Amino acid sequence: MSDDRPRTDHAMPQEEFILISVAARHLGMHPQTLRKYERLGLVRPTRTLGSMRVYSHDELQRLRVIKHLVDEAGINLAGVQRLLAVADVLQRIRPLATGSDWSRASARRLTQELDRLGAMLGL
Amino acid sequence: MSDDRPRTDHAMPQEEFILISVAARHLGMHPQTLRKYERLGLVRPTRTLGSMRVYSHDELQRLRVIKHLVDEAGINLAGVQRLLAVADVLQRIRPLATGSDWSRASARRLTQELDRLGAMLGL
DNA sequence: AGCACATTGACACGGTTCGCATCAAGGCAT
DNA sequence: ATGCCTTGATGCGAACCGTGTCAATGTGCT
Repeated sequence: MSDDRPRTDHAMPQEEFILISVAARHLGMHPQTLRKYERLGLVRPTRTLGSMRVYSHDELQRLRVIKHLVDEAGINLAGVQRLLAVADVLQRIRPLATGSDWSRASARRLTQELDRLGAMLGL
Repeated sequence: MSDDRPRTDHAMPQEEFILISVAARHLGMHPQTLRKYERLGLVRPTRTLGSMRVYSHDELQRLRVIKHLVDEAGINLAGVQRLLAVADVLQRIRPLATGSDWSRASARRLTQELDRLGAMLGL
């Protein structure tokens, strides 16, 4: 549980404080769009002491996924929200299938989460 | 006030010819909406010889799911399309988890389909 | 401190999507 | 043939989304 980040001696270009303007420019989006996405709960950037939004790299990747779903696939924000919820559950149950522990408990857990996924789709 | 219901008293007829007006009234939708849904590939009713749409009970259930996703959740038709595709894959891989054959082949198949699901979500 | 610039939230304006209504042309059963 | 229904196409009003603009506040530099 030590530092999971790479050894940033000093030359790493990892800007830890990504403000909304640089994030928007880097993603090709409007800052207002990012604000609305947070307002809808699609992303959750941290806040500095002065209530300014700070985006992490994981959230940038999440925003890239959102942009793809909206621009390329033409999916609604409500649909993106539901799809991301499905993706979260999927990410959680993936190690249950790839894991080497083939106990009945994990299998039962897997079935349970799969049914939970079905509930998200109106089944 | 004429009885427009089929006269099959003694058994539940699985092969009813549900035309578009009956289906729309039973679902609380407009016939034009059902036509547009077929045009977008969301449902695929069979056709009679005169090119009239015939809906099965499975398609009625599918339309119920679509109506719920659109009306209650406010999801786009493109989002509904993607969610239904995810649901189809989910229905297919569910017996792989509940089945009692705990071979490595089925486990590998399960992981494969899970990754395929992830690709549908832009991961 | 002051000054310049970025960020905040709120509002409004085009463009698009959706369901619904309407229409003429043709199918089906009485 | 006479009604009723289905078909495809078109258009309209409402809602959604991205974007621009605005005043107020935060932030960094001199």
